[in-house]
Formats: sequence, structure tokens, C-alpha cells
Amino acid sequence: MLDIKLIRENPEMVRGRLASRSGNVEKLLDDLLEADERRRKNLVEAEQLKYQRNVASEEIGRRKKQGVPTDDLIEKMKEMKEAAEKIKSLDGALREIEDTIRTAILLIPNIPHKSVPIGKSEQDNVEVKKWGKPHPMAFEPKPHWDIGEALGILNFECAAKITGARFCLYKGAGARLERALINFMLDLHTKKHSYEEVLPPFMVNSASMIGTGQLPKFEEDLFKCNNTDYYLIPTAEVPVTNIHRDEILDGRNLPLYYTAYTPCFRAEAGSYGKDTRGLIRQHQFNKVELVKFVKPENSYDELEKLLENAEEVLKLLNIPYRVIVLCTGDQGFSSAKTYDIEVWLPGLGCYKEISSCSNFEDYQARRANIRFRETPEAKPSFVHTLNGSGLAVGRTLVAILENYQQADGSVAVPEVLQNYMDGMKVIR
RNA sequence: GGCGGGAUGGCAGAGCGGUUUAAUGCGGCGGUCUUGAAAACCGUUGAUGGGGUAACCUAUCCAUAGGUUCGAAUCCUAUUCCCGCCGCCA
Repeated sequence: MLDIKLIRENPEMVRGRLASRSGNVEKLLDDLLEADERRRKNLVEAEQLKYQRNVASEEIGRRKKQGVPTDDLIEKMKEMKEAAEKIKSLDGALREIEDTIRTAILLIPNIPHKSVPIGKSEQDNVEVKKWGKPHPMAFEPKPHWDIGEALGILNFECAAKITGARFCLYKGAGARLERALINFMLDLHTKKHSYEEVLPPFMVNSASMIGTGQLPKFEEDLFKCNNTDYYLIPTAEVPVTNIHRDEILDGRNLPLYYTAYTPCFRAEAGSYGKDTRGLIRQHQFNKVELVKFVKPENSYDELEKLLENAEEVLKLLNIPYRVIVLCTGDQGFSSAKTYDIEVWLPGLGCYKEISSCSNFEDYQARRANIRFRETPEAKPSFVHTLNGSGLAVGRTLVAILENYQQADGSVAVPEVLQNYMDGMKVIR
């Protein structure tokens, strides 16, 4: 959520900076500014009445204690009864205005950072680095679904029976490889990169979803549990960022780094016919997430470090990738700046997103009310939050199958994973 | 699921219709003492919104949302969460 004062004081600047994003927020901003003006007018009026009431009530109390109430006191109580009615109606109107403001401001996206390229769609994203060389293959590389089905480690048909489309049953070495990847990533981030491991709930309430920005705008992307206020998480970002919702952190403890493995659940509304085969786009997938709470002045350095931590996974697995910075039009709703890591998939013949690393600045912190004090006596201010996939596990498994496939249909196990697979060197 | 108890400031904990601007303790901050520190003593101590150039003024906040009243932390209703006991259960 943006700072209402920033919008009030620099409406044209905000309008300009948001214009390059997807979605039109002109009307929302107009409604917001208009309601904000009404709110302050209404507030002043209600406050004056409350002040009068407080003064009168105190006097009534004092004099009642002294003795029998006189006529003028009874008169005063009558007057205050009327004032109370007026206050009630003003407060009611105020509540409505504040609802209007809240509805509008929750639908306004974050302002892109100055370093973000202006653009309309993914065509305008900018590549910032490329790492690794495709493994030499003296044969036509196959897509991962062919490899996985042939080895008997992935079964999409069976998952379709159990549940439906966009699910997968992992078997044997496939299931083991997925678990190996989760452990490998968690070990790397906890031991080498000093993140604290957490295992959060996989369902969250609507307040948490609002805090990180999934609600109210993107409800159709989520799975909601019937007759409850609970949603399946679309990413660990939601429960982990909300660990500190409504808290004031001690600045001396910042930055805080968390890593979490969770499954992720996405409705994928509007992506019918997209990536229909294989593991790329599933309703359920595993992910190891990195989340940071940092001081504002460090957040862009922290974003670079977060990106490096995620890249490290692919480097150790020796799989080629590139990093792109998303343009203003392609960026997520809550993000100020986002890097995507895209992994090379020889079977599909393209680069595919495997991680998304974002700095949200104070946008989520405002929504979730996450603050810190620089020193114990300082005024609280908002932290900056960041997160990134470190990595999407299902897509990493895809990358291993496609990059490590061999002419005979077997798949070599990357060296760093062999210890996690009881020494297994090849899946055949 | 049933019955009972509870939710108060960073923490602990009193208050149960009117000087409560929420007692007291711990913690934090400042000071005295000390070569320095500790202890002791003294003082101080929250959040959010609004108004004002400012000092400052003001409203709101005792789980959440409503209600009663001139006046609510305190009374009423609903909800959420926590803690017991019973039932069920991985």
C-alpha cells in the first residue's frame, strides 16, 4: 500500500510513475483523493464535538459526586445526549469514507523503482546476465515429460485420476530427487547464506493475504477452503512475510533472513491452454523461498544478494541460466523491482522462469504493518520486505531431467545431489 | 463437538461505570554517585490519525466488531484467539 500522504502531497508524481504499469489506476486515485479530503473535514468536525463531550462529561461526573444534580446539570446532560447522536452519525459517515479509502488504496499497485526499465510487456524485459553453457548432447534432447514417463518417475495420468489436470504423481527416484532438491536448497541457504529455516502453515487467513498483496485483487488465482477464511498459500512469501505482521522489530536485529520449504497452490485461472503438458504449470508445486526484512537504506543491496543466493543453486547444479529485470508493465502488483532467473531447458528449447526475486520496499510492510525502531527510543518506521524463490523445486527437477538427460534415456544425478540420493549417480 | 476460565502498554500484572492524563514491578532511556562499571537512588518512557511554521493542541486505542450511557478497560451482544476438563482423532 502506498502512503496516503505521498499521494495527497504529490498526486501528479504518483500518477506519472504508475502510468507505466499495467492496469489503469486513474479513477482509483481520483476517488481516493476525493475521499481523503472528505475524511479530514468530517474528522475535524467529529473531534470538536467529542472534545466538548469529554469536557462536559467530566464536569457532570465531578458535580454528581458533590451532591444532588441541579436543573442546569440535567439540561447539560440533555444537550450532550443530542451531541452524542450527532457524533454517532458523523462516526458512521467517517467509517464509510474510510472503507472507500481502504478499498481504493488496496487496489493501487506499488511504484516501480527508478532503475526499472519502462515497458509494456515481457517483450520489454531486459537481460542483465547469462551464466553457463548448455551441456553438449549428441542427440535430440527430449522434453522432461517424455523422460520422466519413460523412466517411470513421473505419472501425470495417475494424478489426473486422483485429482485432475495440472497435478503429478512422482514415483521412486523422481520423488526422491524432489526431496533431495528441497534438502539441498534448504541446507545451502541455512548453512552457507545464514537464513533461518521456518516451516509455516500452508493455509493462511485473509488478513495475511491482504498483507502481502494477493487480496483483494487476485482472489481468482487462489484456492479458498470452503466455509472458512482460509486460503491455500500460492507461495511461502505469504505466511513467512506475515510472521511479523503488526509487529515493531528491534532495528538491532535487522536484517532478518528466513527460508522456508512449502508446497504452493495456484488456481491458474486464465492460463488454460498454456503449458498444458509436463510439470511447468501445476496447481500444486514445491518451492523453497527466501524472505528478508531489512532497513530501507539497504534494501537494494539486499535484493542483489538475494538474487545471488538464488543463482547459487543453479551454479552448484551446473545448469545454464540467465537473469532478466522485469519492465514496469510486466512487474508484479506489490513489487518495486523484480529480477527473474530463467533456466535453460534444452528439451523445450527455451529459457523458463525458475525464480522471481523482488524488493517490495515498504509496500507490503504498510499493508501488513511491519515496522522497526532504529534504536529503542526511536520512532517506528516501516521495514522493507524482499523475497525470492530459491528455487521453484518442480521446475528445477525439470531442468535436471532436461539438462542431464543422456542418449540412452537415463538421467545423470548432479554431483551435489548424489549424497542426498544415497550415492545414486544415474536415474535409469 | 460439549462445558468452564481468560485476553489490559516492550514484558509481567492491578483496575470491574466518573480526577484512569491505565496503579505497580521488570525492561528501555537520561541523570546522581564512581577512575570505570555494577548496585543504589532520582527522573523519564507507547501507538495511530487530524490541526498548527513551531512550541503545542486534539481525537482514538485495554483481543475484534457492534450496543447501552451525559460518561465504558469496566455493563450487554456477537466474533476471534489462548488455557483447562470431557468426547473424537493423526
